[in-house]
Amino acid sequence: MNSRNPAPRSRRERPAKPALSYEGIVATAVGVMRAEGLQRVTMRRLAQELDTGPASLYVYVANTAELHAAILEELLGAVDLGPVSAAGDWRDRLAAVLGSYTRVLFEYPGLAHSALVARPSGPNYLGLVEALLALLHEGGIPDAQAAWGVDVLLQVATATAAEQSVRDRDIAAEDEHDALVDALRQVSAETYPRIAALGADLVSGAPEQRLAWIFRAVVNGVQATPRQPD
Amino acid sequence: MNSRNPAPRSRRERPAKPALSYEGIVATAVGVMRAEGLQRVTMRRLAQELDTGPASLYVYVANTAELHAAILEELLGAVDLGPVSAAGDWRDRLAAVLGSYTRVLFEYPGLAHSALVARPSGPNYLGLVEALLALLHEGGIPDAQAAWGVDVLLQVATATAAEQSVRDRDIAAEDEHDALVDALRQVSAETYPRIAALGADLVSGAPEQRLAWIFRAVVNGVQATPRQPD
DNA sequence: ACCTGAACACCGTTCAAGT
DNA sequence: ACCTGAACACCGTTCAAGT
Repeated sequence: MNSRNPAPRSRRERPAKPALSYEGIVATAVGVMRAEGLQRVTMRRLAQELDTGPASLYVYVANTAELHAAILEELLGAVDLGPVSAAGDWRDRLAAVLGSYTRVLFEYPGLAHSALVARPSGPNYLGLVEALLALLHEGGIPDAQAAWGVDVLLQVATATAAEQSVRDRDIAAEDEHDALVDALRQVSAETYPRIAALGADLVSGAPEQRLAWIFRAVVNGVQATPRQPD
Repeated sequence: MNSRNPAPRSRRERPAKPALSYEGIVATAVGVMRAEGLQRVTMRRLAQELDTGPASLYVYVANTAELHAAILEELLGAVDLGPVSAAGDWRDRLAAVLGSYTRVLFEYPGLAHSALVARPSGPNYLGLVEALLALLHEGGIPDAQAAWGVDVLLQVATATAAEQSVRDRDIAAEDEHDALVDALRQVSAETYPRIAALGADLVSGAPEQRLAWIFRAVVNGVQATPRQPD
């Protein structure tokens, strides 16, 4: 027994409190998120789960935002990037990857919302970016356009997932959305002629259909829009 | 003096506490936001400002999200929708309206972030949607595409403003971004060939340039992408 | 109907003090 | 170096009671 490694407690006592570590904290955070949603992943809640005080976590994590980014990076591991070598149309495969990303975000309440601001920089996030860039490259999109386009694609996917998922779990958000739908329907044709003309079409369509169209439209735009117009 | 209208206090006393009202609450909220940012617009802070307890506000406002949506709707009044009758290319005018929207969001810390989830349905928001639809109509974009496209345009504008504005005021967010930039630069060319090939271009460009390109690309995509492909 | 005090159930973060 | 207790400075929301 050396003094660096304190004597293990007798087996009889309840499970030894494991030493804190970045990995352990993130794993616990993911667990709490799966069970209770991201809004419950707080420094205090995590400290409680790890049987310590919140101050102890600050040795490993700088702040709550960093913690949320770490969770996102971790869960991004579940995104299906598709087979490494080509099979099928690159557009379809691009849509599939983005669809998988959206579904992962959608699966966990609050995750999409956090993805809107968090900037992970781990291997799972980089892998996703790489996969999208490879597909755009395969489609012959010029590099300069692909570089900026990948951001837009992730942005619309994330924003759509956030919007949809907040509406699904939050009654207040649903009410707000219903108010908007109502407002759009009852609008005066004199003041808002185009809204009145388009009517229900403004909020029509199943989320998946809308999102599929959005992906196609953005890809087409990225493809057709040079970076230095003259 | 009637009993419905309690006797006014003598002029000598400090300014009479004005009666609460939805408008008064929203106006105070906008004031606090201008002075201290949206993160300070809390039920408790507002109650303090209005010289009452937080519970009193719940007579007029259902929850904090509704309050934030009301602030957004109010500040959207500052968006420049351009002249009513045509002058200049519709694409340029569309970009100008979206640019003005982005600048308004950007002006107030936290506002863009709230716009990502809030769904206002007041006249200022409707006016913005109407203006964008009118310009897309003028450009000959089919109604079905314009109806869904306007959402995408507002989404990318909002998400870009949120990203940029969070980075400008939040040191932690800036660190996170720097970590990402570093990670992108130092990536292994074997594991992430496309990221390595594109390198700095992934994060290049002034925000305005990027955003201007994004608007052009999305408009082009919306224009070129029919809703029912076969 | 409107307003309030008080309470319930939480937050993030810092810091001096301990091991 | 790592961990902790305690504190500081806050949150949203509800509800019984008052006017």
